This record gives sequence, C-alpha cells and structure tokens, in this order.
Amino acid sequence: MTTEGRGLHTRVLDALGLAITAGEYPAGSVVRTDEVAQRFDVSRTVVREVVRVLESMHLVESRRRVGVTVRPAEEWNVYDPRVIRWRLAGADRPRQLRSLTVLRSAVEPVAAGLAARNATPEQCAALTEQALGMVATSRGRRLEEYLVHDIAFHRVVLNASGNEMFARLGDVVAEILTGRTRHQVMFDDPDPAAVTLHVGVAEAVREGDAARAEELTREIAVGALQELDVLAP
Amino acid sequence: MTTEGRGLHTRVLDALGLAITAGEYPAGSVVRTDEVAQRFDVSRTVVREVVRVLESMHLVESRRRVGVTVRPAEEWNVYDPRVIRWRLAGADRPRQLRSLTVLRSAVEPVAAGLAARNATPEQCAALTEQALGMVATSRGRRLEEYLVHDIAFHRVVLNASGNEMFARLGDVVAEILTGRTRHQVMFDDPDPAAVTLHVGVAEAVREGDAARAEELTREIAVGALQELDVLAP
DNA sequence: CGGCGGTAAAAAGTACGACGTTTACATCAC
DNA sequence: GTGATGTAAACGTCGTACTTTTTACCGCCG
Repeated sequence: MTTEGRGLHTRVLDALGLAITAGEYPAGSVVRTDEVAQRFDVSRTVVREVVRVLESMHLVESRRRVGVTVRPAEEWNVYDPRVIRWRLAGADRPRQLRSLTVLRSAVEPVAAGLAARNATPEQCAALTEQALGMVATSRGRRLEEYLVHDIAFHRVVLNASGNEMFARLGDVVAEILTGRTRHQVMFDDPDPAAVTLHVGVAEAVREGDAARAEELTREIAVGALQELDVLAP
Repeated sequence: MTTEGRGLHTRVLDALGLAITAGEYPAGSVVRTDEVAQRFDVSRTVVREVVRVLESMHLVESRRRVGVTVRPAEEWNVYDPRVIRWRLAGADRPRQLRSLTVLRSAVEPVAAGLAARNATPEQCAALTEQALGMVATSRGRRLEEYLVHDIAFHRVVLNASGNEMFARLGDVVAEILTGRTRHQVMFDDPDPAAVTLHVGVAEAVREGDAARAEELTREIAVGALQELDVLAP
C-alpha cells in the first residue's frame, strides 16, 4: 500500500492521489490538512505541497474555512501521467483502458501518416529494428520481450510524427500496452496479424507512404479495440 | 506583467510558468528558491509550493545541492491547460497553435463519429442550436458572438462522444478557437463553407450517421489546418 | 416568529526560523 | 593521477505563530 517513494512528499501524494482516483473520497467530500498531516505523520508543510499538486491536477479544490474538497471526476486532468497511472491501478481500470485506447485509435493513425513524411533515417531504422524485434519475440511465450519492442515501436512513431502533442502520448501508450500484457490474461502469443501490420507500418514509413502507414496503423488500432471488446463489458 | 492572481501562490506560479515556457530560462538553467522568494518578495514556503506544482508539470526538476533546474521543452506536460495557456501567450504561439490544431484534426473526427452514436437528445438539440447560432452570426462582423457558438459546438461534440479523454479536450479547442479569432487578423467573416459543414455535422449526429459526421468534421479540421498554413510559416 | 446583522471560530494562507539530508566540489593523501 | 574524505550549498522537513477569509451561530429588531 505504501508506495515507498523517495521523499515524504511523493509518498503522501501517491497515497492521496490513489485514494481519490479510486473513489475512496466521493466528489464533494472534504479532508482537512491537519487531519491528513496527522494520518501520515508528516508536517502540515508537506501536506500543503501535496494539496497544491493535487489542486493543479484538478483533483481537489482548497477553500478557506471549508477544507480540501474533492472535485467530480469529470474535471480531473486525465492527461496527467500520474492521474493515468493512479486510475489504471484502481477499480475502473477497464473503463479507463477503453478511453485511452479510443484516444490511441484516433491519434496514432494520424501520427503514423505524419511520421511517413517526417521521419529521419535514424527513426526509420529504429522503427524497422523494433518491428523485427516484435517478429522475433512473437512466438514462444516471450510476451515481456515483445512488450518492450511494441512500446518502443509506438514511441518512435509518435516521436517521428514531429508533433509534440503526439510525442507526449508515448507514455500513455506505454501504460496501455503494459497494462494489457500484465493484467489481461494472455494465454497465447500475440496476434500474428498485428505483428504483420507493425512490419507493414515500418515499411510504409520508410518508403514515405503516408496513406498506407495511416491505414495500417488504423487497422492496428481497430484490432486493439476489438481485443478490448472481448475482455471488457 | 503581474498576473494579479487571487493569492500569492497563483501570482508567483503564473509569473514563473510564463517565464519558463517563454524560454527566458533555457533548459538546464537553475534558479534557487531563496532567490525567487526574494525576487517576488514572498516567503520560501510559497515558492516551494510553486516549485512543486511546476515540478508536477515536468517544467522543472528540483534537486538538492543544485537547485531548481529547468527541464527541456520535450518533457513538459503539454496537455496541462495552464501550460497550454502559457505557451499560447508566449513567443512560439504559431508553432503551438499548429501542434494543437493537428491534434484536433486527429481527435475531433473520431469524436464526432462517436457522438453520432452516443449523443443524447439534449446534446443533439444543443448541437443544432449552436450550429444555427453560428449561421446567424456568420455575417456582419460578429466574430465574437460567432466564436461563442463555435466553442460551444465543439465542446458539445467532444462531450457527446462519451469518451472522457475527448471531453477533456474541450478547453484546448476553446483556447485554439479563441486564439485564432483574437490574434490572427480576421478581416472578414468566417468561411461560409465551414459554417455549412458545422450544420452538416449537427444533422449527421442527430440522424446517427457516424460516417458522415466523421467525414464532415474531418473537412472542418482540414480547413482549419489550411487556414493556419496561410498565416504561419 | 422571522429576517437581518454582527461577531466568533474554523480552516487554509503566509511567514519565519531551525535543523536534517543529500550531494557537488574541492582538497588531501597515497 | 586517482581515490577517499570533508565541507558547504541547496533543498527537505518541521513547528509555530500570525493573518485572512469564510461560514455559522446568536442575538437583536421588526
């Protein structure tokens, strides 16, 4: 339960953030800084800094005379990597995973198309390397190794798009892929069709074929969504 | 220069955030908390809270014995609304506007398609209402009124998609549209073609025609990108 | 009996000073 | 020249005192 962070600040922040995103404090409920300080056995200073960060994530709102009130989930900064991690660790993991995958399905095809236009030779090489790595580890219960290549592949695509907003989604994609591998029981090896599609994307980007890169990535995304349909209500 | 915020915290945070995103402190440069406290005539307590928030945005990194170091721009949490606002107020506004518009062009069509499937009758009504409002204010130098309807329209679409990640981009779109109206010299009325497209999207969503809603929104996005091409290098 | 205003308390906001902890850097010994 | 060691600089944490804002309560007046 204790996240065992580097400092007191991190420890309290993680604990509180996790509790809030998990719904332990319903929207509108209040906590007092002194109370939190006592509960975690830290000074009010530490708690105040934590509250300020939580406030910057729009998870809570601090008002005088009333305390720190939890904001409704719709107002949370769901793009904050820490909020994403907390929510993926919580109860409504499937719902969160679906939201993120839909986002992926919108963004990644466009990013791949841009990558086909903008990728540097180094990025093309990296892409091919990761695709080959995926092929090599796609059989024989080597899911963990496969995952590393998969994450690296998508990260390169997003970076190669040349768009900073896309590039910053690399962490999100990494979280999604990691979550899928770790938490959803995957008895067999990854879908061979997906592996082939990745190789195709690498090819298309290398050849500068934006339309094909976009289309193939769209198929990957559709596959990911369908895969999610099988395992989530 | 002074942002005249509600509290000392907000004032210092805005000033520092603005300065950092504006590039006044190059990546790697360090500032000391005491120094900042002195410069803004506030206590170290306030500065520490500000630094913690800045740290949570990945704008800076605080390390012992060295100080608060500014992180390279690639690591910033560019999805944080405050970072977006700071950057839009800064020097590389055009570049930022382009990045965001590309993101829009990827997300909004998919969101519109989902909206066509998921929109409630109330949302459909709101959509039609805003579209009509756009038509009504599309002539006669009523850009400010038009903007209000434009923002509301896109916000409804993103909310109606039923995806929280999309919904949270409403603020981003609002910033973009506002920036476009306010900062780019728009001598004449908005493009009539765009107005027609918005009406079409409202219709498509109402009729549950996901493919058409997506396609029309894609055309809106393409138009926005082209418009940006005319005004940015 | 009900509305209005003033006062008091509660909680966060701010400030300050002290000490702990880490770590870059310089110095010294080998 | 290289490694160990010491030192000081900066953040990290703490406790306390004071300020400010906001709410709630109580008493007064109509």
